[in-house]
Amino acid sequence: MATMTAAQRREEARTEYDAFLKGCPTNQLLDRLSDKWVSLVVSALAPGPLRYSDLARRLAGVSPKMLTQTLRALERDGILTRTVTPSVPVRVDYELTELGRSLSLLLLAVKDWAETHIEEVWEAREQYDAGDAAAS
Amino acid sequence: MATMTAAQRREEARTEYDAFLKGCPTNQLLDRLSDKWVSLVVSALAPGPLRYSDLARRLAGVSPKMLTQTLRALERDGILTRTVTPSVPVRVDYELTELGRSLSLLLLAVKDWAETHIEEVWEAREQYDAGDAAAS
DNA sequence: CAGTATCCGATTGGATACTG
DNA sequence: CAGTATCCAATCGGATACTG
Repeated sequence: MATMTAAQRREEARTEYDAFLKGCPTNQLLDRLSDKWVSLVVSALAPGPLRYSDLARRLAGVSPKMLTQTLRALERDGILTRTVTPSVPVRVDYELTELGRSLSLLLLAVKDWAETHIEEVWEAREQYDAGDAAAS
Repeated sequence: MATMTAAQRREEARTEYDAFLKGCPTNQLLDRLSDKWVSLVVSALAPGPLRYSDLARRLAGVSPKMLTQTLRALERDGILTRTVTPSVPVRVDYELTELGRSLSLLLLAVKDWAETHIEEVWEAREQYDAGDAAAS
């Protein structure tokens, strides 16, 4: 049992690691923010509630599949509420919860950082690309 | 030209939208943070510089491919520096730049938010799952 | 030690069509 | 209007093997 391949050792490490990540709040949140549509939905809803079709229009080009998937996940996490008005035709409104509004503030912080530092990133890229070519 | 299918209209919207997103700093940053390994590498390097193999050990289970890919991207963006010491065998150190340390502060803010609110998210999930089952 | 190159399985997400 | 269900193409990322 002392003989374990590198792959086996990595596999084991990865398993433990994943388990650790699953329980890590920061990683869970990053997973959410990572989702392209999540941040857009939250931002879109920040000013106030919207209907399903309004959201579809706001998030240009989103497929119904992804929109529904995203909304369900956010509803489950308590980020937003889904309100059905049983008129004809039905009307469904989505609105940020207190938690959701709190999250939108964090997104604002991300936005601030991005706007403050994006220039540096662009400059760094130019330099990297230029230097890379010159180094050959 | 008045006749355009729904798919075509969505496609056009998506194209413009993508172009918009490409130029949006916030979205660029979220794209970065979205990468599972990026935040981990930045966090790992926050205390101080590390060698390639040290990073590989710290980020349990990462494949050389992903590690290199992540490091290259972060180097290009000016988040970290790559220093080669031409000894035998070669030694390569990775260290956060000023920009990288600034980013690590943002990650800390994310961490704070996550730790503060993750309980609410968990509760919301339990309620959602329970309520969902009861509603059937 | 610090990667690079290739293959390939798994996941993602868009298109499309249909339903209450 | 507000979704659901299915199919499928593309992308991602891990395993593996090889190099300076």
